[in-house]
Amino acid sequence: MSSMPEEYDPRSYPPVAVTVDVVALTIRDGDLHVLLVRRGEPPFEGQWALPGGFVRDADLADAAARELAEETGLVGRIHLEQLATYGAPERGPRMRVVSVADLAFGPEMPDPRPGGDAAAAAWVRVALLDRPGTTVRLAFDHARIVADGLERARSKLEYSPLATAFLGDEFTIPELRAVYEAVWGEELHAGNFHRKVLSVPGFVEGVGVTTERGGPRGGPRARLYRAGDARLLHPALLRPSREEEVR
Amino acid sequence: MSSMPEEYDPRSYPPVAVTVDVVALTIRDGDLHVLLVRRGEPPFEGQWALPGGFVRDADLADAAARELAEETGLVGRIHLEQLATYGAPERGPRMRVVSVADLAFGPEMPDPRPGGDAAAAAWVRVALLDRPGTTVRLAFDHARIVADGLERARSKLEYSPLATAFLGDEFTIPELRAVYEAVWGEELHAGNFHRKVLSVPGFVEGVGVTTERGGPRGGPRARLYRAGDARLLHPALLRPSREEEVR
DNA sequence: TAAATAGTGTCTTTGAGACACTATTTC
DNA sequence: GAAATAGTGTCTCAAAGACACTATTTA
Repeated sequence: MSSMPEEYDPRSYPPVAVTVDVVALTIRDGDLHVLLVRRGEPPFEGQWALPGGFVRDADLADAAARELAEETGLVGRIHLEQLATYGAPERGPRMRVVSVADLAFGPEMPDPRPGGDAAAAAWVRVALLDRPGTTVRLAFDHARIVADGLERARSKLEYSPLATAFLGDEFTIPELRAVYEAVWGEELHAGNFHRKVLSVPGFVEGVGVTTERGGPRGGPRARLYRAGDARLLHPALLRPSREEEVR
Repeated sequence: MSSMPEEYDPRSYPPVAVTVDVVALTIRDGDLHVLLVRRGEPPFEGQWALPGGFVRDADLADAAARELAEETGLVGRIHLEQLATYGAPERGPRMRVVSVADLAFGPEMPDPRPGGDAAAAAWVRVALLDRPGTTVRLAFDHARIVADGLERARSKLEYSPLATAFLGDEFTIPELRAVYEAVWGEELHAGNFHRKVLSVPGFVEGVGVTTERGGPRGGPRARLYRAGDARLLHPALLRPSREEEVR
């Protein structure tokens, strides 16, 4: 152990700044989007980055919730969990920065207004980030953080009921399927998905009514459901294409 | 965002100390143990705590590896992953402390020598921590961190081949089963476990020889295996008793 | 009326777990 | 020889996925 100090005097240590960054995900027009801000100040001024800022007073979870609220306006109804902490020394140009990243899932929201000192804020399709020659380059190590967040989100949908966090209070099974398809990036078999969701205890509970209208291109009305009381899906809903990543 | 500062001047912020704490797990005499140190300095002087210390120079992962090496002497052969970051303001009595916790799995090791300023270091049965009226009370929020680490370890054994990190280079299927039983805290069916492990592609690969002797109380020699190249178990090895925690 | 889609039925294959059994080894 | 245990065989049941089909709705 690198010797605990006799006194808890922070000034005897190299300066450390702790920031909170949020990977906020939502689904718009059937595609998965992440919330980004355009930085209004150096370093990386003018580049896209995750919303975040220095932690001052609050608890870490509160700090993340506050960052998110400042950009989206939404407060409740958003799932927030810690993702990981990134502490590579070269992270900030000027000083040692440790960044605690959080992951958020929320239902479709209006366009964000830039909060704090961001020059702009927008929901950006995650598909635009994966591509190599894309115009959206992220500041710091935020591309890595987003990638970690996406992998966590994809895996979380397998064994937790958190897909419902992307939807409103009441939703249909096809809407829930659209969430899985957007996050996983693959099409699912409608019939099997439907039966599977209903077979998992506590995943969803029926409301008893249907939608007012059928789908925009035809089809019967769908029944409405609410999130159930399960915290874990058992058995889990596994991604179809898992074979490749095994090795 | 809580307004990014014009200058990256740490002194304009409340002092933050970043520590690294390690939940190191191993198996001794068939039981899961966690590495603890007895604190030689205030705060919480004389109490048991996780090994750890302030982060100064290195990368976060390096810092955790160094803490671990100082107590156990072992360097390679240990699996290390980030667990979570704990930042409740009341964590340290004197100042704001953010603690990055790591989780480590290693094979059976000799008794630790106290490193740094710990008064003592020991492998402690995790069963002694779960109990309410136990003598082992942990400093800070380390009881919570250990609980989170145990849950992560139990879940990690389900879908990753990391149980092999608790064993030597070569091991038998019954030894691997003993790891699962120690971490999960339940007995597994020997025959079904054996067949299951061999059926998961890339989990283990046969060495071609057997142990020199049979079990201490009789039984045939067991074949030896090495860890395979799988990074994910597919299909996974699920814990038998998952039903209770679902809600 | 044509196309789309919610929801159900059914069949096949895979995997999990229970149980039984043989072979091998130690004390 | 008695007890323990590695490893295999086999059976049953649950679950995943493919496919087919009906009913309902929109344009």
